[in-house]
Amino acid sequence: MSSNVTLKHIAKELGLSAMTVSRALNDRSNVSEKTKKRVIEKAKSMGYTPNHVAKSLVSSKTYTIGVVIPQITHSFFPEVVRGIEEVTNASNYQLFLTNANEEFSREKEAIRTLQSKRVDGLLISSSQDVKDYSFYEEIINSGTVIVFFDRCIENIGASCVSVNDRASSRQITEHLIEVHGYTKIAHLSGPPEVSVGMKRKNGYLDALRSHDLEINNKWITEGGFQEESAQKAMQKLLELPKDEHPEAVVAVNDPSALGAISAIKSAGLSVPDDIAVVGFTDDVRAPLLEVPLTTVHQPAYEVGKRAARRLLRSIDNPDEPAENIEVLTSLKIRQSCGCPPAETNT
Amino acid sequence: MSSNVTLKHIAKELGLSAMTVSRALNDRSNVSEKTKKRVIEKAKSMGYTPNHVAKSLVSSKTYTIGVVIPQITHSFFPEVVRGIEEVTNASNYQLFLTNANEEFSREKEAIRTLQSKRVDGLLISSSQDVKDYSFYEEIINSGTVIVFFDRCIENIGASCVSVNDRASSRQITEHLIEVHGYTKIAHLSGPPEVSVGMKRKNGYLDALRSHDLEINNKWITEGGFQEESAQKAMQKLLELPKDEHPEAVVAVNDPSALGAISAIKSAGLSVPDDIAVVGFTDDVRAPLLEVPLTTVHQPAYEVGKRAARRLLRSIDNPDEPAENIEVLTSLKIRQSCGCPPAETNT
DNA sequence: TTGTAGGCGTTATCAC
DNA sequence: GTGATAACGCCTACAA
Repeated sequence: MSSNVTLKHIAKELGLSAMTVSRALNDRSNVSEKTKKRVIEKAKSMGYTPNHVAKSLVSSKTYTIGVVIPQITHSFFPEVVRGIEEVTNASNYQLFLTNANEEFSREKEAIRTLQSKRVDGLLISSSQDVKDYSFYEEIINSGTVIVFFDRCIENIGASCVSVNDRASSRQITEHLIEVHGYTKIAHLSGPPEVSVGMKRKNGYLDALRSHDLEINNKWITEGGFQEESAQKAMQKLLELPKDEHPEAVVAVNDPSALGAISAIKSAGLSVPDDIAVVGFTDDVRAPLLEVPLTTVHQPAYEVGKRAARRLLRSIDNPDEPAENIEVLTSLKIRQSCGCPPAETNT
Repeated sequence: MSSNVTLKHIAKELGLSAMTVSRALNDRSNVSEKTKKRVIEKAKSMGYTPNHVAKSLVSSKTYTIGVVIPQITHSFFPEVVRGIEEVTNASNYQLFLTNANEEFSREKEAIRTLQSKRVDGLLISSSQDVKDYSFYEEIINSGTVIVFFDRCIENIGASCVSVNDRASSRQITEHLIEVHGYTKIAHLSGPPEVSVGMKRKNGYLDALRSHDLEINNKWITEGGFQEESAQKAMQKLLELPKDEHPEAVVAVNDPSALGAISAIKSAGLSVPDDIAVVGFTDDVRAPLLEVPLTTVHQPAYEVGKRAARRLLRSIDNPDEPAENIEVLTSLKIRQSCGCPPAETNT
């Protein structure tokens, strides 16, 4: 603990009451300019630092927000956090950051602790293995404001900031169908319990259906959100007889696409000639791959800013109804889908 | 704010005193098992959440650590934060994360706020434009424990966890000299006020001196820690007459090396044939570049864990003297230095 | 085993 | 313009 100097100490030194010192330091009108100056100087010379803990206890307001992300190493999330910070910093909030590491148990524990620390609100992107939506409902019912981002839990009264996942997934799948004429398209999905997992899968299915393509369950397999798990899932896919191999793979996100690519390479096949691959995120690594990755660009910074703004509004106005905010994506056509290199690809 | 249920409320419901309820919930020995059970059940049914704010006010302990990083987008830092969290999480601390965005003013403000929030300690990697070391001294003198990591302020009584910057920088520079025979080697430095800026520059100079190479001030230029600023600095270097161009560039970190590479490309030159480039960090992008980047691998996760462990120890034992902890690096030889591609380069 | 008093540092409220 | 009092929710210390 730091600075033990309190209002009382300053008051005693100056022969004033703690209350007057408080008023002076908070620049209230009902203090004489003279004492105000005296107090401020004394406070400085004594090395006074206001105690927000005590202030929070009185005001029931901590100027603190809990941020829970599933994977700090996935480049999408640091970028979101940067956006969040940009907004919250301007309003004098501090951020508690927790990396749940894709474990729901860890996420739950963190959220409980954050509640005990009396955060003014929570920004959450749920972990891969969420099961228990009721947990979030309890938190919301207890009066804590939540805004979800990216991986949302919907219809439980919390706002959600995400991209148009389903439409984007459909769009990139249609690119594979319409531009390249692929008909045998596989999907490495995320867990269906997670919003983006379900939505992106539905977008993929939308595209297939609208083009009357066969939906082959052998080609739809859960690979999770991480490179390693996706690599294993892709390996399994490649154990199918050669004539049942897909021509293209739609991965649920870029780490998953990277996993798929390395499985394809390990099998002695090549991207995109043997199997094309597309992702979702636009990871920093996507444009740098040997075969640059075609993917959906998610404006992570913008998602962070929107989520933070929405949360601050909810905090100031808890009765406003929840809303779903969609930020739009853009397609990044590179070479992993089979497109030729263009001049202006970044 | 959430849960308004307090010990008093539970006490009233049960016809007990708040104190007994407190004891029961904290599992103290001097409460009968019966009332303990009654209390715990009641607390659950009433949705009680302990108020850490009040607890902290009493105990002068917040179980909270402030983490200040200069750039959340530089992949090194999220990885460090992951390491920090791994350690602090196990000891039930929460992390306040602040991204100073390389601005010292922002860093100072954040640190003051964190002090007001009464963090138990601070983990700091200083911003690019630090000037005012006395600021940190004041913080330390006020009794707040600081452990610096990566970018340290030394000799002011705070511990520091970093890599062996000087030796590593010398080593990679010597690789350029000894293996490739380069004699005209430039350095894109960081600001000399920042520890790693100075140390890496000294390592570069050490290498030149020990091989009796000319130290040419035209080839030593400050490019900052970020890609854009380094790119500009490199552009300026390339405005030298062609016969005064360096054969190789030692960049202060990987973002700087990336900036240098794009300046070299823009000038119609190639890496490494016209100018070789080496970095420092081992950014996620380093192995993926068109010409994979030779660089110094920093074990970021390990740096984070060590820094966190050191801080927790300092918190529990404030009188222990500060220490400098060095984590060792390893050279990642790839192709940007002119080495041929090997089989096992990742 | 349980309860009471007092205080952590701050602020709202009412009084002078 | 300034001060006294009580309260925020909890815990230590002492008493019963």
